Amino acid sequence: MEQRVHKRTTQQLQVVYQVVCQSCSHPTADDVYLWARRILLRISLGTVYHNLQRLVDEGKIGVLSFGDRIARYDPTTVDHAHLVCRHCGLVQDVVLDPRVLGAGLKFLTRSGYTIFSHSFVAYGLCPACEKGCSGTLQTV
Amino acid sequence: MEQRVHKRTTQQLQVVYQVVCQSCSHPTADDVYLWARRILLRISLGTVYHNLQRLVDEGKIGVLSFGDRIARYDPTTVDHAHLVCRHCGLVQDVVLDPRVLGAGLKFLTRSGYTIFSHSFVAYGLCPACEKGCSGTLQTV
DNA sequence: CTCGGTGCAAAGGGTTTGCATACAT
DNA sequence: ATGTATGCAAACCCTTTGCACCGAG
Repeated sequence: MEQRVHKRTTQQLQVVYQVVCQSCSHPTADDVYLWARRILLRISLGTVYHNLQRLVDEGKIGVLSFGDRIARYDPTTVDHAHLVCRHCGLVQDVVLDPRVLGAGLKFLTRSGYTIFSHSFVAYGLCPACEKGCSGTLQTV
Repeated sequence: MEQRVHKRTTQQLQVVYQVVCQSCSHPTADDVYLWARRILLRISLGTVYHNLQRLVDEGKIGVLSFGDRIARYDPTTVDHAHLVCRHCGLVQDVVLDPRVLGAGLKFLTRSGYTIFSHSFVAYGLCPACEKGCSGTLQTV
């Protein structure tokens, strides 16, 4: 099974990757599209999706999903968890204590499963939102 | 703020709840629809969605999402994690060691967040699939 | 009798796909 | 010159919404 398709490095691919990497948050495909258009005026949303998919397949970026059917892309590919603020929507990376995570995964493998990957997401209020606006929670 | 809307108990609501509870897996809305139609021939997909949503809002069932933009419904509302088999798609409940989970959450709250809920999902091969068919992995 | 629920179908909205053209190699 | 990537737009698909009718309370 050899790599028979010769992949090309296009401007669009580079811009999409650059936008995801420079994003301080965890951008959606549309976020990436909006930013990419500031650099490549004629880039299309389809191309953005195509290149995001390719980058994910190549392991260069990660995809996330928080149950709202909207994919979010993540430049950080190392093992980490996410904190999602129910009020402002902020998504923050968190590096979990490896001992804790290791214990959790060991617990799971004991059940006979082989585990490739995992996802840990905590939903709550970020420090800023907890102070200011306690009470009006975002639905979902 | 009082409960001004009087909610009614309909056959459709009861059937939807019954189907989710009796389901051995974590059914999608369509799964529930298919099963419910065996009991209530004329139930519509819209009604199934409506009642699933209501049951979730009332905390009687849970919703899950494994990144494939398809909602799955879960009769188990107590705290638990999920194992998803990449090969056969089986979704299995797992009760994590409370000490491990507690340690993980304590680690997170130390960062200043207030945590309401969390989700832990592990992806891999279930024991059955690991034996039989190693090699042909499901995409995603 | 009331008004919330149902069934049906159309609309939404994020993502994917098809196709002629552009361009990296 | 070759054939992959692009841009555009239509198709997909799960879910939500609108509306006239039904039926639980």
